Amino acid sequence: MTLNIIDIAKLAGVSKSTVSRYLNNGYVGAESREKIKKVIDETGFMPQSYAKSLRTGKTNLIGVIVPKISTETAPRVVQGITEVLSENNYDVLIANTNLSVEKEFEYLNIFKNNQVDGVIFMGTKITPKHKKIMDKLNVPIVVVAQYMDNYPCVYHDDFNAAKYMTEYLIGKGHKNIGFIGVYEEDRSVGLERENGYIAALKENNIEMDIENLKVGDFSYESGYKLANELINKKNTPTAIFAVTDNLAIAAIDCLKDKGLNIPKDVAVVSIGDTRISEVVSPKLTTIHYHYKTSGRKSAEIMLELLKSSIKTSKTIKKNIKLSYILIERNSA
Amino acid sequence: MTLNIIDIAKLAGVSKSTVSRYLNNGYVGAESREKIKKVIDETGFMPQSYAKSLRTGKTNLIGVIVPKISTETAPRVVQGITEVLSENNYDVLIANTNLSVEKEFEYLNIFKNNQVDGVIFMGTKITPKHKKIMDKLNVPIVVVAQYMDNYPCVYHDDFNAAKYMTEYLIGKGHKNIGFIGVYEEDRSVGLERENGYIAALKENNIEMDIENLKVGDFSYESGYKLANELINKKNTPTAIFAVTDNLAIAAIDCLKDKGLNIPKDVAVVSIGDTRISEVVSPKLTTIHYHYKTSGRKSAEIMLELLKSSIKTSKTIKKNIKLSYILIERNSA
DNA sequence: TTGTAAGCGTTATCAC
DNA sequence: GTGATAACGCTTACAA
Repeated sequence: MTLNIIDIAKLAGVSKSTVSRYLNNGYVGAESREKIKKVIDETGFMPQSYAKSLRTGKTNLIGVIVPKISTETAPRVVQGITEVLSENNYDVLIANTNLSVEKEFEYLNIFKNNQVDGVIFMGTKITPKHKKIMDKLNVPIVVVAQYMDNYPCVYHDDFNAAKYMTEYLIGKGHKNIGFIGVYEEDRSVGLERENGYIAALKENNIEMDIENLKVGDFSYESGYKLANELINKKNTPTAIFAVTDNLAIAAIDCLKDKGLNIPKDVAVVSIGDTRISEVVSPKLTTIHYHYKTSGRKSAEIMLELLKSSIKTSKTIKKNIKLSYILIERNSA
Repeated sequence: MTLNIIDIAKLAGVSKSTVSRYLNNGYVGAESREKIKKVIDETGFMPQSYAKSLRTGKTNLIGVIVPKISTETAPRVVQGITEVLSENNYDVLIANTNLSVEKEFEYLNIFKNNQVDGVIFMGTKITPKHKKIMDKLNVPIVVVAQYMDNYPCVYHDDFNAAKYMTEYLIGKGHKNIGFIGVYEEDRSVGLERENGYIAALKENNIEMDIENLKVGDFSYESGYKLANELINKKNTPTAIFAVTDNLAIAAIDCLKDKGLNIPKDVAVVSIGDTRISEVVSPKLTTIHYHYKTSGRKSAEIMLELLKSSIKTSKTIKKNIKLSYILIERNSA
């Protein structure tokens, strides 16, 4: 019922190889070309991609594993990925793991040997088991939004962004700076940003008050609670650096609830530049990351790997560290 | 180099048909089963999906066409879709059209006869050309976030949501209500919401001031400009209903710039319940839509269609109109 | 420049 | 319960 290449060949009065050639390389005589074109235009024929894949071993599909699609950052990365991939005739297979590490393993395994020509992995953390599975994959992998040894990756410069932001605060005269972070298992947001904060203090010869360093999770509640601890300690900080906009919003709410003025009494800054950061009052001074660009870059690396017909990207140490922009608004 | 079913068969000392049966229905004797299981566990073998597709004519892939993945609503819908589909062993092929209608046509055509077992279409508007292409598709289609004749669809009750919100304002004593809308080509946000507003006034015997009805586009700038027009007209409205949170935020900013108090001088409400609506000051009274649910529902309908092995969903008039919740906050 | 034929890895039919 | 074997629709040597 649905046409195949043989039907087209018959209708055009040529052999199926000629039609195939027309569809691909295009080593076809003028009149055959004409006849085939006509038939294809009339019928709207499109070759079945899986039959083609079976023969060629390529699927023209790139698997993209995302931790959770319904966030603000993941879609931006995916946006970048789809933009460059679709320009290059690749389609994107989305695997939404919903923050389940098990699902990450599962999808990596599904993509193994199979189904896709390459995998772009956007995870929250990378464990030894991740590495083990990835090492067995025989399609190229690119890691995005996360640093990883031995694999090509594109990520954001969390350490320096946090350091820079802390120095910005120091430059404004703050010496007593509270920090609201998250657990260190999250390398980018947890570990790197905390290290950046610590490094800035150290380099500026500011002794760190250990009470100023608070760590929780990503929730609004955590941000509020930690901000509260910060202002109730003996030396209330004059500035608070929260590692995400969401945590900063929570801190702002907490400060407001206590009757504190921002930024006069306490300055608040963060990293993210999400939509809410420009709507909250006062508008948040924050750091912008180039998420869409990271998506684009990771796709570009993938295309390169694909072109060089590399079967695995293990030990390819190409990695791109993207920079950041400080967005100065009214909260500091 | 990468194993196939024949290799597994040899290793297990059975025929490939037996291995295939093991992989599928499972009509296999105990000892064969045991041997095969062992080999597969050791090798981590997974059958190539495209070879399977070639034979069975099924891909276990659902194409999802989204207007733009880097927004707040689309990912929520996709979230719902991926949740139910992945539970049912389907993968999702994302086609991000970036608001290009041409791309929508292109992807619909790519999906034609091909590549996917079904298409979930999330478009902004549906033209006759859309219909024409869809009619030719021979896989089932489900339309999400948009009403469409003759195709199964799940959408949000824009008309009644807007009517309800307007009535809420009326209930608060407002009679002079400004409206900030968008062009009617967007059926859901433009046409339906405007009609809901008009219907509420009519039913409550409030004569509509045509100057109160402003229409622009989705941009912040448009919202600001129209709000400005509204407060500069002779009878400044006591309330403004903007059709999206973003437009409402713009209106709020405009009112604040003019020194007006919200909600005392002018109330502001909208539809969306996006993240910014709970962060802006005052917090926005708005309407929540069940986007994730609409994604889930559309996926469920798709699964049903797939099960009934229907080749096209044309003329299947199943449609689901989802309800809404008024979120009462501080702006009205 | 074109056609013939083999083969990609699976499932389904049928006979044993 | 199991194993040959044909078939799915395409690409690609190779021959003509």
